[in-house]
Amino acid sequence: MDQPLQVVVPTPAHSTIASALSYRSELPLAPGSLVRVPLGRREVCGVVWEAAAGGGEITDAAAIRPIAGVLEGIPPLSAAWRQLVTFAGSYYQRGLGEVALAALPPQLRGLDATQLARRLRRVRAAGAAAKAAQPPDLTPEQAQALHHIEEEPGPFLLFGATGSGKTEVYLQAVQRMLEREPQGQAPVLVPEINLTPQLQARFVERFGEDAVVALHSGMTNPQRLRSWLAAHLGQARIVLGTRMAVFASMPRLRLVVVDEEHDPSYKQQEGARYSARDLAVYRGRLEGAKVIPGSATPSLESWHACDRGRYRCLEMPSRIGAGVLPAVRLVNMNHQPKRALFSAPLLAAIRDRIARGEQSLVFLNRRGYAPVLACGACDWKSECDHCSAFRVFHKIDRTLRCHHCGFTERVPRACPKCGNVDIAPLGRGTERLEETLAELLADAHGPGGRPARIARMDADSTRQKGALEEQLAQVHAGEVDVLVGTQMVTKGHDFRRITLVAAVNPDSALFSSDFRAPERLFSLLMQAAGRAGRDAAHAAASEMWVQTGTPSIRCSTRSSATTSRPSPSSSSRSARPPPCRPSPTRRCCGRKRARRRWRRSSATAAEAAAELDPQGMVMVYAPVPMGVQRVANVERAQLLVESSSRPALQAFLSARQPRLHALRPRGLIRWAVDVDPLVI
DNA sequence: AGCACGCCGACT
DNA sequence: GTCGGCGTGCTC
Repeated sequence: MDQPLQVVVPTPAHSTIASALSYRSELPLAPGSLVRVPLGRREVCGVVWEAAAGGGEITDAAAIRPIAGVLEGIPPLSAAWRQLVTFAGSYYQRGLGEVALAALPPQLRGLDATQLARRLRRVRAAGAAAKAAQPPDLTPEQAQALHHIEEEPGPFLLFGATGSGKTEVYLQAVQRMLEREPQGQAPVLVPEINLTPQLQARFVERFGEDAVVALHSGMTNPQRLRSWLAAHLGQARIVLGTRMAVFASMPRLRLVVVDEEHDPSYKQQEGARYSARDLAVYRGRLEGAKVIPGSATPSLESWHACDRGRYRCLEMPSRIGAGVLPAVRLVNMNHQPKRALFSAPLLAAIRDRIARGEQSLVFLNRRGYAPVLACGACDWKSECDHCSAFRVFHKIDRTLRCHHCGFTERVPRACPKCGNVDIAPLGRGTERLEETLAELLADAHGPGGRPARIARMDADSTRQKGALEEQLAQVHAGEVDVLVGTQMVTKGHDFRRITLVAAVNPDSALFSSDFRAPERLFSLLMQAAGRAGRDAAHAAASEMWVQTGTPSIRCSTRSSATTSRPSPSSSSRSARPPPCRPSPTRRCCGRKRARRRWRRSSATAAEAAAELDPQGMVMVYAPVPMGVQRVANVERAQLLVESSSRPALQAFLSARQPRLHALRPRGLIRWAVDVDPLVI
């Protein structure tokens, strides 16, 4: 008699299959086993789940099909892993199978038994014990932080200034864990792939090549499978990766590090919209592992968690070496000539650095030449045909490019509307900044009388494979005097020779309805500032310049630089409570005539709220168009659902999902639930 | 999501 | 007469 089996399969949220499907197998299989099963006409990979989670009542016993095969040699995924997936699925309102399969390496599906066996053999052969190199001495602050991590349960918010040596604390926390338990494992999460090489180098240097594996979306499928297997088989001690690494299968997980925990890229923005930082904390609690989120500019949520005693805050305000953050120089742009891009004192300071052979970094968070191209005679502007946004002028290849949908055209010679040839760029991006700076510094000379060298680094200049590494190498080698860049350059790079960082036009980031905009800007500025003076010899002379016409930036930046406690956090904490009230959003996309339906949708949502939530604990707001209303000809709107009670909210959303499925609107309309959205 | 089935326009 | 467009429906 065949064994009944509950199997979760990759069915997206749009599907009506909510949970596990029933199959049968000749041999009993433990929950967590990986299987191949028939689904409709195709064969998919699935995970055996406990019967309880299935609930899939079999109406017709004959409808149960046998599984197609087992992925031999792969140990079952642990109960803790399945619990993590179950939690993520229900919390973020997505199907179990979708979350489970998205967390597994895609190549698992494509391999036959022999290929898989070979991979497994190779990974098992590579395994070796971690050999820890001699760690450097700790500063008193680092030692203190580490002491708390050793003695207390956590989670710990490691609040350390840029350059305070957070990485060393992570390294030694991992090292001590491994001393206690040589077979222990630790995921180390980082926000983006371009941070990984440097951090990976430090972990490899400390623990050896075989102990560390990487896991991020930039890897090829075979590489990802290899890393995943190394973690799953317990060979890898450290898994260094982006948000996806929070789902890595690690049978002996003992410690979780979340570096730069405030970084928005920890929030997945499609599929299951999870927060890797929040899941890391959940997973740590689940598996009895300590969790260390760290940042120089912690998120509002983390401050709130500290205030409520949920995180232990460990402060490391001092920088290693000269021990000072760069001096902050504020230029009130209201006192500068109108339309001046660089104030005279900033320009003089940059010239000064060039003359001394030091480097400057000019930060502007907007790529391209100009964000808009406009006609001087009529009201034409470079709008995108498919999105409610302007296309950005890229002078380098004379194109207008939409940064939302990618729609690209050559720049018209004359205004497409009135034929006027006088069309001009409005505003400035990094390309134009680089150009302007080249003009302004044409007569500037470095040591020995050589002309100043200006370089630009942004998503455009680093698109080609290897370009990022090459540009970084140039900067490190001192072949660049002034580096112009977007936020890309503010993250993690250890530029030793930069002694001046300037934010030329940060104010524009504040013209947004996003309540997190000031916070995010502050974080960017702090990180940018952290690029300066990383070399002890120059630290005392390094400066962070902020040109601004907005008083709030002025005072927040000033106070934070002197007190090290980021005052914008504390001030916005008091001014505006963090989103402690759970506030999921239903994002709704549809084609042009979808708007009427949004209104109807909100009406039904309000009715549903009245019905599903008689105590009135859930608040449903009217739908509003999203920041960019139309992207690639899809109209977008969102509807906010809010409650002070997390359970009431979860119950409402769960009850609401099947109703939405049942609505079956005609025409193309899609929706997604985003729990704890980053932007409201 | 895939991948079928199914019913109406331009081609060998 | 067929190839093929994507509208609707199902997957244990």
